[in-house]
Amino acid sequence: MRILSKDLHDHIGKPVMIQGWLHKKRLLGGLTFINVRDRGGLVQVVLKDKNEVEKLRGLQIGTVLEVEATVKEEPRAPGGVELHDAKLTVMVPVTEEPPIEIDKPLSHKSDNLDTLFDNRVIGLRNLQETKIFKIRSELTRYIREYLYKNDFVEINTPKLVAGAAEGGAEVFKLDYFGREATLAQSPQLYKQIMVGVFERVFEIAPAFRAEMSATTRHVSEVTMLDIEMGFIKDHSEVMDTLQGLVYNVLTRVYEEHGDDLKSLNAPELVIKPEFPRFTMAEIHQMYSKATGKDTSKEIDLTPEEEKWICEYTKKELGCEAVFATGLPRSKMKFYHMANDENTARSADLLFRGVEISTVPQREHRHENLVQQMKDAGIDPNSPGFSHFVTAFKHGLPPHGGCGFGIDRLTEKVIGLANVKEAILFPRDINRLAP
RNA sequence: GGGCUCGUAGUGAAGCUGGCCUAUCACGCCUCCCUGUCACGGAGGAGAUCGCCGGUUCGAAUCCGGUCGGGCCCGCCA
Repeated sequence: MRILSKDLHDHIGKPVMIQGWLHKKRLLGGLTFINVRDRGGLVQVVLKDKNEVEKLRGLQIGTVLEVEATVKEEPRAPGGVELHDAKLTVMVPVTEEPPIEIDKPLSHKSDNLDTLFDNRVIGLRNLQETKIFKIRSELTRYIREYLYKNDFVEINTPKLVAGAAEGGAEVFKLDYFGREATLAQSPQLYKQIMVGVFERVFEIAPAFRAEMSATTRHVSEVTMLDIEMGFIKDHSEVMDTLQGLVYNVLTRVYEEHGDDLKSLNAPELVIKPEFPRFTMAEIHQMYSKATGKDTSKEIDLTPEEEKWICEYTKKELGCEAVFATGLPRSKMKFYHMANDENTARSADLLFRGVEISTVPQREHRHENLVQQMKDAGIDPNSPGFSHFVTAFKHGLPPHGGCGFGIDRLTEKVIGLANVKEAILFPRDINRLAP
């Protein structure tokens, strides 16, 4: 029976069989060390028999091996155990040398990202890269667990749609059996419709943005977490939910994967269960006072203010996540609810200097919604929107929600410089493969 | 869409105010030595028409023009 590298402690003194990839060879003459990688990690195998070593001659990193050996406790070995008296069987010989380093950290300098992604298929086997995506996987697991626990139902909505979901971002157009369709840039309308079914829903799925942007923050295919919840008093209730989620997920990933985060040079986490909340007007005032730069005429927060307020709350209040409320009504989308003449019922969640999510209440009153659609130049009877309006005609409670990119979350948690580094096979204006 | 940048072995870098470049170093690869390595160490070796095209020049990796392919910032967006 196959034993995993991480379980070898339970088999000390016993014969075991492991299977994995040759990860590293170190030939010391009469003694050879090899590392074998499986899904549990690495294990060191000691080879003294020249015939066994000879089996690996000419074989490269990536060779798939089966090893039958005895587990020995050995303080000098990484992990405290190693395999002795090994008999090797080559399951898949690899003679091609790897195109990219697999044992030492890969360059993530922006000039080298192209090489990094060109060789992604093999480069992802590099343990530093693997860590990034293990952490990403854990983040989505924590998100799911938290939301399930709070009565949310996970849904899947179509990505081939008839019209643009929310205006704003550019959409990809494609031929759909002779008709024009677009790739969904957000599940926005569908998740609101689903509030009429489950009250609380969420989705983790790709969204497609055809923006001609070439920056460290943009990709054309993003993985979005979208949340929507019904029967709320106002958007502050959604803020509470998002705050609980983000606090839980962040503290948990630092608790359970602190070592990996450290080895990836992730910044320390400074966070409290209650995130500070300021209005944008207050932030303008505080920023202007602290820096002498007058931003009182700005409507939205400037990028510098976003950085500043996160630094400020981190230092002064011990929390690098902060809500900015009072989004100006002029920046409101047609499905948002107005708060008063000047502001929308909405807040931005800022973390480590950037906006990671917008948290609005939706306009759930049919008449108001139709009016706001018309004001935005959208025909409520058009194929992309008529079904959305129908849901409201048949009763949607007050509701609100939010969404954020899993890619950017992973990037920010680890402290990566480019969102693409947090994506297995990133898609941008220049890249469609691998 | 606008601006600014970069392109040298499989990988990462140096050289780039022209000649000492027959292009340097590190990782990786090949051969040999090495019984506790873990970024193993040591000796030797192979591997690059310096993105491509053209120009200037006695001479171009180096200067100029074009071209192709990247990157970063702004706008837009998340």
